[in-house]
Amino acid sequence: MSGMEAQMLEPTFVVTPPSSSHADILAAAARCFKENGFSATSIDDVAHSLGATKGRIYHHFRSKTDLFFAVYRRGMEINFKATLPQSKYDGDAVIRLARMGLSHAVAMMAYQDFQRVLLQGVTMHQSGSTTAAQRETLVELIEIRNNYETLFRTAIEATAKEAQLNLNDPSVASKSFLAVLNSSVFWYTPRGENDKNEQITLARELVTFAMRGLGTDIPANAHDFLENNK
Amino acid sequence: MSGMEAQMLEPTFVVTPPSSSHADILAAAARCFKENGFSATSIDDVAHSLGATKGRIYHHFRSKTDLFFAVYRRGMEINFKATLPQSKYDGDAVIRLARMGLSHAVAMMAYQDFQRVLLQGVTMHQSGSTTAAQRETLVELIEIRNNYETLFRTAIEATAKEAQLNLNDPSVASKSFLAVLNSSVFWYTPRGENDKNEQITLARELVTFAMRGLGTDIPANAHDFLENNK
DNA sequence: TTGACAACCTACTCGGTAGTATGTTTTTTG
DNA sequence: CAAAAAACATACTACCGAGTAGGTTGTCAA
Repeated sequence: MSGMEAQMLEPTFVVTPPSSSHADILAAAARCFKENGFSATSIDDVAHSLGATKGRIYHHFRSKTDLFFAVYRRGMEINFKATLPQSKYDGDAVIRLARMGLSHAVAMMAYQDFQRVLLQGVTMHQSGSTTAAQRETLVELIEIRNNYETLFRTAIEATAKEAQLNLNDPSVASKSFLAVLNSSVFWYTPRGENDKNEQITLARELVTFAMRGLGTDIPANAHDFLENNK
Repeated sequence: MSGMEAQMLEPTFVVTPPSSSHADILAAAARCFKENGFSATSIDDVAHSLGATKGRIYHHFRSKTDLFFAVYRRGMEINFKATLPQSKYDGDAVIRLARMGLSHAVAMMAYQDFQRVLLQGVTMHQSGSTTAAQRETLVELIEIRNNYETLFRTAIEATAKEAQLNLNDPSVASKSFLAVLNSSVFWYTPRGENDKNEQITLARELVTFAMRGLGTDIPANAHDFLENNK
């Protein structure tokens, strides 16, 4: 809470799981939250999906809410790790944006469990959050998410300036852009066979749609950086 | 359950609230479900938001799940009522699609509570649904939703044919198209002042984005039919 | 007027769940 | 190797919330 706001865009906030068990719990929780939602999943559910009991979870997390927040944090961490490097590409703004979109879209499908939690978190806002500390973490998480969206918004505005697009409302444009890329969480489910390629193909289609929505086109060489991932 | 599949696109399934109290409960439930989600909302919450008690609700609905389903049904009813007429416009496919999009987008903002429930319903799928009858209603509701999406998909494919667009994957295109129009539920909140106009403006921007995503443009006269609503 | 029924309310039961307190086992540290 | 601490498991408690049973009030028809 010192001067971390300035570096918020850098992966300073990263809370990479200390132990492996910690990470396992996060993954299991994400799976459960994804399938049944936050309040419909019991701690016992998460524990059982690990072949363990409550004790193990409460040894690592204070409360169910804190567990949720940790999953949320991890989700944002994944997204930043995927997108931040692309956001630093200092060539054409169009290419930069396309790369960011592709990375985000792929991460969206590759880490569905966590991404679903992110969407839930947006909705879950001012409902419960009993503790004062929890409210505090909540606004922090929201801020992180805002920073992430700002990443896209600035890239979009740069693209608009570069390509002479006139966006009536840049905010709405950003929201729409991300809505397209995020949409896969609602209908895509990995089939386990040729996942990576399938995801890249879909990501390309989504980004194409989103870029066209802005009024421009996805550059031909924008997805080069993805190939060597395979 | 006889031959209603053939007429599914017609508002045959409409279950307009018998009593006014019934409708009030639906509205209140939609509000609660929107704010806290399904399983985080108690029947007492809904009752209390009506200044009543559980008894009133259980007199009209068998269970909490049935109440949710009723809200879902009402939501779909709203959407069909808004979009179906536009889907019958027999001029250019582009105009038809644009009109459908505008109607849908406006309905999305004007009936936020119910629309949020629709999105939850998509996710809520095969989780609980204890009763066999409930599972049955669930597949029926999913079918209704599929029919609604098909409405858009056929309109999109007609537009693509008419305007010589080549959509790699019409399915993905449809999903993206609707994702943009639906996105407002995540960030838009009516301010109560000049709502109707604001919503129309936003809807126009969203449809513009979505149509461009497909590779075409929103016709200038597409939104004529909206003006006389004011 | 009286019955009958709809539209509620009140007061309960009871299963499920978050959280805790207290063991038990394994690992680490000195 | 002993002791301490970490990493769990077990066995509780306390509460909340879905569903129910039975009572109460109004309305309407005969």
